Amino acid sequence: MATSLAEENYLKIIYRLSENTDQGVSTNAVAELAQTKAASVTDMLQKLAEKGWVIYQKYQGVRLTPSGQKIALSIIRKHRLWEVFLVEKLGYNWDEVHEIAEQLEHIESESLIQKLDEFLGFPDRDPHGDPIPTRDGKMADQIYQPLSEIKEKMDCVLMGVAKDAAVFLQLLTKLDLNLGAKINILEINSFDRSLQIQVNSAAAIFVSHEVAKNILVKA
Amino acid sequence: MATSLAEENYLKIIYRLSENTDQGVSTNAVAELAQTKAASVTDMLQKLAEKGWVIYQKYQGVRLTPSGQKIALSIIRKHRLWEVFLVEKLGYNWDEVHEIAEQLEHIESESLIQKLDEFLGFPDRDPHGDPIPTRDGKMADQIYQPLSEIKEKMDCVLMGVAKDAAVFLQLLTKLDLNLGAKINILEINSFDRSLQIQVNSAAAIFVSHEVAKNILVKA
DNA sequence: ATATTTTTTTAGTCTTACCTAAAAATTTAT
DNA sequence: ATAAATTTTTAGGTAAGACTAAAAAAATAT
Repeated sequence: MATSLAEENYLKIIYRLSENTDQGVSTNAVAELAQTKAASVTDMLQKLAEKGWVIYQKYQGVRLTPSGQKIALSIIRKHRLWEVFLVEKLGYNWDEVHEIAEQLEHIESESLIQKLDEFLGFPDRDPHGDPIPTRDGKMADQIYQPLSEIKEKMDCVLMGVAKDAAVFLQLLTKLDLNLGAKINILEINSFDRSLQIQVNSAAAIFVSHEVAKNILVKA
Repeated sequence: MATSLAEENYLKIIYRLSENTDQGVSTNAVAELAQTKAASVTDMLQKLAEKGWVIYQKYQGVRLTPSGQKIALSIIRKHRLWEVFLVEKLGYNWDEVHEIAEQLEHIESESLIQKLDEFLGFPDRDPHGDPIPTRDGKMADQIYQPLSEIKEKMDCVLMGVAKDAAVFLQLLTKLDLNLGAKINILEINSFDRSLQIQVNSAAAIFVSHEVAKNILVKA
C-alpha cells in the first residue's frame, strides 16, 4: 500500500520513540517530534491503525506492527544512505545534511536505493556513526557507548553521536571532535560530571556531561 | 515565496507548452499534461496569478511572468542535473530516469544543486541532449534539428531527442540509436516520409517519419 | 478517596488540490 | 449570421492533514 509523506514521517517518529522503550509511545511525544498538535496526532494514529501499520488503543499509546516497522526502517535506510552520499560525494559537513536527507528519504524508487547503495560501496554507518538498515529491514545495534560512561584515564575513539542537531555537531567540529577522533579522558569532575579530555593528543579541553552523553565511543 | 509541489508542476508544464508558441497556453493543454481536469486547472491558474507567477485572463489562456519563468527554469535545471547524475554516476539507462528525476526535481536546497552541478563537472546537456538551464535561469537554445529535416545522402550525429517517453527511448536503444550515433541518410521514401538510414556504418534500417521527427541531430 | 492537573480524544473548521455537473464564453460549421 | 460543438469557468463537494475549543479519561496530589 502506498504511503504519503505525512504517514512516512509519523512512522519514522514512532519508530524512533520506540527504540528506547517497549511501552506504547504517547500521543504527546509524537506531537512534539512531528511539530504538530496532539489532536492531529490522534487523527493520524487512527488512520495508521486502519492501514495496519500500528497498534493503537485510545489512551494506551501506539506501537508499530511488523509492516509499520518495515516501512520505518526503509525510510531510515534511505535517509542514512543519502547522508553518506551528501558527505562522501558532495563534500557536505556532517552538521549540514540532516534537512536535505529529510527530503530525499521520501523519494520512491527501489532501484535508486540499490544503485545508490552500490555507488557508495555498501556503507554500514552514516556520517554520524548510526547503523544503516539493510535492504531486508535489519538494523545493527548501536554498539558504541556514550563517552559519559567511560572510566577516567581510558582511551577511546569517537564512533558516532546520539543526536544530530546542527548546533551540537558544530560544537563538536569546533572542538576537533570528528568521527575517528582519539579521546583520552584525563579527569571526571564529580561536581557537575564534566570531563577534561584530550583530543588527538592535543591540549586538554572541557566538555559538559550533556555533551559527553551524546558522544558515542569505542574503547 | 514558497512553492508547493503542485504549483511547481504547473509552472513547469506551462513553461513547456510556452516553448513553441508565443500565444497564451490553453487550459485544456495544461490539463492534459497535468493529468487532471480542466476545472482543476482553472482553480490553480487563478492561484498562480494571485501569486504573481502567471498572467491569466479568463478564456485567454495563461503565460508565465518573469518570476514564474524563473521558478520553472530552476525546476528544469534540477530535473536535468539529477538525470545526469542517475545516468553518469548510478548507471541508469536514458529511458529509466525520467520518473525518478520528476521526484528529485522538487528537493529544495540551493547548495545541494550547486554541489551536485560541481560533482557532475558542470554538464550543459542532460542524457537526452536537452540543455541544462544555468544557475541564473538562462537556457541555451536547442541547437539541433530533427532528423526529419535533413536532406538525403547527408551524414549527421545524434545529439538529442525531442521526446523522453520510455517506449520511444527503448526503441532507439534497440536500433543502436544512442547519443553520439553516426547517422547516414540513404533514402527518404516520399510515400510516407519514412527513412532508410545507416547507423554507425552498420546495415541499413528503416525509421518512420514520426521517429525521425523526434531525433535531434547535427550535420 | 477525592480533587486537581495533565493527557488524550472528539467535534467542528480550515486549506490545498482535486472532482463532477452545469453554465457561460468562444470557436467552428452551416 | 446563426446554430452547433467545443472549451473554459463557476458552483458545490470530497479527502488529507492540519487547527482550536471543549469533553473525557488517566495520572497525580492532597
